[in-house]
Amino acid sequence: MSEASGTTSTTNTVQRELPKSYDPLSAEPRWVRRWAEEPFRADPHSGKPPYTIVIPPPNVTGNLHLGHAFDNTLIDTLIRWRRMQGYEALYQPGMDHAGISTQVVVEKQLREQGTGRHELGREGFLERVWAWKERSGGMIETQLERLGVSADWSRSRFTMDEGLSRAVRKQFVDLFHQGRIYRGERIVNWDPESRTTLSELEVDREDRQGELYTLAYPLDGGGEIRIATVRPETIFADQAIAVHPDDPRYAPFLGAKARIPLTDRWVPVIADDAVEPDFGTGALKITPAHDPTDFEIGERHGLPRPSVIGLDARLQSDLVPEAFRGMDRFEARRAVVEALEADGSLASREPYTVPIGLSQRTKVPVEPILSMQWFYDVRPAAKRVLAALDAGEIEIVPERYAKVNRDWLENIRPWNVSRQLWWGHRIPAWYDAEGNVHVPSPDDPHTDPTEAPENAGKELHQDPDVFDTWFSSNLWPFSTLGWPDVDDPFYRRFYPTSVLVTGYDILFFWVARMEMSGYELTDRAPFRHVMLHGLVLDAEGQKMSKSKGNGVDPLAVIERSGADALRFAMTHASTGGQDIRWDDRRVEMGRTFTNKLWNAARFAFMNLEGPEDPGPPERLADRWILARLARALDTVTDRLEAFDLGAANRAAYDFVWSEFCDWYLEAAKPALHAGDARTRHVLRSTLESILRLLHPLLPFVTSELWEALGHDEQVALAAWPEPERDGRPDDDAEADFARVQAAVGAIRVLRAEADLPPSQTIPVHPSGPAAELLVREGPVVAALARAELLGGEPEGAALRQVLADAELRLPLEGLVDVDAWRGRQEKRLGDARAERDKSARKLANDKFVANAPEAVVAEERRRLAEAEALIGGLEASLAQLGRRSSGPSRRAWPIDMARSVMASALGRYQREQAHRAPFDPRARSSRLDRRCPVGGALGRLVDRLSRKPRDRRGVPVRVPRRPRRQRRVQRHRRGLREVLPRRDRRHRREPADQGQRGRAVRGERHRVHRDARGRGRPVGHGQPR
RNA sequence: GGGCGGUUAGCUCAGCGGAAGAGCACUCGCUUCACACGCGAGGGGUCACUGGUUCAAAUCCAGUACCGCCCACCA
Repeated sequence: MSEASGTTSTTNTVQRELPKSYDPLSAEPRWVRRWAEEPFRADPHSGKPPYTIVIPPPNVTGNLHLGHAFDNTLIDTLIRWRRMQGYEALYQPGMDHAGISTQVVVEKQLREQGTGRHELGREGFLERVWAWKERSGGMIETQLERLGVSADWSRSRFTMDEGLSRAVRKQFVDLFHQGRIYRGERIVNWDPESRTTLSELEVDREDRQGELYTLAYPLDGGGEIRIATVRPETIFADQAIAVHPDDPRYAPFLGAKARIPLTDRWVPVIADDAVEPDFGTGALKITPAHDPTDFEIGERHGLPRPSVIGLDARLQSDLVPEAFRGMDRFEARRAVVEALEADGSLASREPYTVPIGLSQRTKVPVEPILSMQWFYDVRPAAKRVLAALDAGEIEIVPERYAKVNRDWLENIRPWNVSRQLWWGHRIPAWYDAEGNVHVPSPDDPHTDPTEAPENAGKELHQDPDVFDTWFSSNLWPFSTLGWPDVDDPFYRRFYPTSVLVTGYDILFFWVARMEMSGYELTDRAPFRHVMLHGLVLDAEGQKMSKSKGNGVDPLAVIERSGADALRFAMTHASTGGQDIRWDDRRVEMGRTFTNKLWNAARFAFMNLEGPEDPGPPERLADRWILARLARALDTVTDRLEAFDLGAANRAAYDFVWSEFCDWYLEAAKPALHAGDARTRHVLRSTLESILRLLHPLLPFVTSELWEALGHDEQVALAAWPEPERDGRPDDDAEADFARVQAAVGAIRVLRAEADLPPSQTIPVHPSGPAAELLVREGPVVAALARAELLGGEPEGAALRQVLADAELRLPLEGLVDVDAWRGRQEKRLGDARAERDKSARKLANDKFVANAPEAVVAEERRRLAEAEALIGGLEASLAQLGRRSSGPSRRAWPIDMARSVMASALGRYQREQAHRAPFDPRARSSRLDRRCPVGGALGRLVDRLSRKPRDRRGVPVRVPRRPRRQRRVQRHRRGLREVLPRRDRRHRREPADQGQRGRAVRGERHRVHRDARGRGRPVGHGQPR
């Protein structure tokens, strides 16, 4: 784009002087508005390859939580990336009516208003729910927009929209006529609180402390038979006693009759394989109406199945002795046990851990009851999905979930799809006076049977129940795209979807059911890939939940640090479906990164005045950064393709910060100051590539900067950068620049070790094979290391830094602590010798040379040579330094010990202090404030000891490390770790609110900072054009 | 009962066959003309444990311990 003259773009950048730091809170809302006004519309006729992701529909009345933020960040990152790659990307948004949870919430509101759903009646109640939906309904979408989600909002769907309701009806009617959905009386999970049935998935298993009772049933032939039960209150519904057919103990009693205690009823002793002879007494009471196993046994033996527990979970029926009727099930248990005891029928009772089913929603123990419900036999569909999975039609990442998915499908049972709720899709089944079922014809599923001519004059009433919520969300990938209208252009173009992104916690609820309905109704997999991510846990590693109140509000995070920072935290933590423990520091990383990027761009803007030359770059730094860019682009794209967003994030972060900012911007300064038009172009093009590369991860700041760069079209619509086109692979440049980096590093060490002020330019004499290169790159080295590279030999004594292919000498000038320097070099020499020995040993091993790949062996040889060169240089360097002077170092020993002890005490104090009360971080140098228990004179002592140790003359001294002491301390720590249970350790070290406090402290500082710089300065960005 | 994940620097986590990494925290030095939300230099790890495979193991295999999650109709 940039011409040699380059004046077009430079004019703009001159005008836009950016503020010194990035303020996401002023920039982001502008883009939120823009993307709301010009949504990312997907066009089914564009001819571009489609790329589709459907949102996991949030509850229509819900609020954004971190789970949503996670889903949507990942999805939007993929969508933005693919869009830039040239796909017609559709992010299909929408919401779920979430039957039971919404109804529960609205009922609660009604209760608070002193009324209830039965008072309002069905219609009145539904009006209230719809009204509430209208009011609070779109909230979550607004919140998603604030996250920067680039969905096609014009296509938002709701599971109870007309179109989607048609899809639900079509599903029911077709499957009914295929005999796959039927009505029947089965044992179902009853939630006595919300008064509806639940599917298996909506029941949580939990172990409760209870009792196992052994009851004696008298036999008609005399004697008794003993059975074990945890639910004595159900004995009144007993229909038999069952034993294992091969159990010799009970063989004589088969066919006998046993009397149910507290009653006159006699039931037969029967044999059934399902009985476990080793459990309890080996005999089992059969209560078909109140236990699934018993139901099956009862069915095999044709037993009647009377029920003694009502929908209110109270005992009822004539079978129940009058004394217990009307009692709550748990109350009844106590009373029955008491009566059994009095009666002498209770042979024994012992403490026992009882597995109990709890309603996920209401936490009330569910009651297995016998009830007439609608069932969907999903087994054939599951079989089909299993075959498709075998054929590789759906790939799940991480792969380990494929097995979980399979296992569930293999053991699936019919799904109870009817719910005794009002909020939901009403079941399109009608009953006449004779009890016949009328369901719409498959040819015309949308006409009610009441309209059908053959039913004229009949009195039909519709089933009062509604469908399970998941009976509509299982259609989501195609119902949102127009199905059952198979000619809908969106359905034709964007279905099947590309990838489904969601948390593994709804693998069964949602993902598996979509797989089944996809094959069942559209004959295809609804998605090619499934990307399952982990759960967001709180800082203690516990699941976040409303009841625990340990949730983090994503909007609060956005308000504080910006949506980019939150998104950064989410993608950064996305690795291999692992759960992520919430950690504010990840958000902080994102925030500082956006600021870093902002300032890198700011620097670029300051240096982009003037012509640009897009010709091939000649300067080493320019060639180097383009080579590194090519690699980064390659890696990031590769990681995105593998759904490894965490690695993509890290690769981009490292490249931008550690290479572009830390090295390139510094290395480019001399050329830029000299007005080099090619470097200027490399700077611009690299920055632009970076903005495009980062856009899916940080959509806001990149949009802002891209615009500031003078582009009319937003970066979201720019092309994804390509390694070959936007970068420029160049191995030689990488190798040479690595030499420069090594030299710069060495000079920096020289400076630090020699205690020379950073502001002072130091003279350095290079020699060796790389010397020529270094001299040629002299200005770059100077910019990076503040050193002047000189030819010839230094006069007098010099410090030497020895590198693999160069040696650097710094004239001593009497400023240097020679002993410290020597210690340092001796350490390096020791390391180098160890490395040499290690390599030599490896290479002396014939098996290694014979078996290891050629490249590995060659690398080992290179290392050996390098180590030897290093050793030679270091030995010469040390010889030149002369012998160690005797003196202060030994005296410094005790002081060093004291420093160490006090410093660790101080560190502990600070850690504790950090979560107790915010202290002023600006007072960094006087960290020992008045609150410090070791303050005052002692504090001053620590402060003094904490400084670099000096001898009597005030000259810094080198002190020996504490070799043994330290190791012992570590061993002690490790010991502690083993003794203490994990959780205790955590609590000891990191009280819950530590992160919060730390944040408050930092926030404080930022505010101060912003106030200080904001005064009187015009806002250079954030204004609409 | 079955299955899965985790155990790596003080903290939160990457890495998952070729010489231990990041961010934060810590130490020292810097208002160096993009950035103190920063720059430079450092310290800190028998990669839970025990065996095995391999020329080579944090990484693969077997087992142990602890933490966590999912599934499961022995009443």
